[in-house]
Amino acid sequence: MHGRPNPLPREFFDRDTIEVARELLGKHLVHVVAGRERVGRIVEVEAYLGTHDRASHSSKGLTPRTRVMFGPPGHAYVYLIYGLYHCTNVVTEAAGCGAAVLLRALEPVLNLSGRSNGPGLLSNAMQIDLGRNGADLTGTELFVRDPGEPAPRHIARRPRIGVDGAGPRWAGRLLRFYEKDNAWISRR
DNA sequence: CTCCGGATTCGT
DNA sequence: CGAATCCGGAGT
Repeated sequence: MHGRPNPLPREFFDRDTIEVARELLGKHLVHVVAGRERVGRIVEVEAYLGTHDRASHSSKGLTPRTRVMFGPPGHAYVYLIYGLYHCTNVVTEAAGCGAAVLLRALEPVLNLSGRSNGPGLLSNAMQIDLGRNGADLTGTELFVRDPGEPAPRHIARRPRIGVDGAGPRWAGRLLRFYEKDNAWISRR
């Protein structure tokens, strides 16, 4: 039932963040919990471009929380939001850039617990919490896998969600990407 | 040390 | 539209 892990290599993440964001759509996120794979097909993401992106945590500089964002690509950046939910990101580009892609929604594939349409719900369904912050995505516990299916045909671009505080210039940028007409998107 | 607000979600 | 719930980051 389990294939071999087969994670995407670090080079996949060591590229332009918008490119990585778009190419993550259709890939499978895999988390092995108690020897059992939880798998979801990535259908919605947001790009956070780096220190110059006012909506990105990294725009505040290197702090204990953003340490992972400023590290090498291909690691998980997980943080607690509103004291209630976790958000799961993948770090992109070279160390020092502070760039990442937020995973916003999954189409259930295997063993997800509950809804996965929204960053907090996604993390719950995949059982990802702060214990996974900094996890190496080229390992065998938490990783991204190419399902070997055709990439999504129609990718929609919209402004990111919940970043109005970054000002109109950054909040207006079309850095949210999702598979058009997919039923598991967090919002229209 | 205190204080404020957040890349969310749910119920009213 | 407000509550839930807690920590990071900034200021004293």
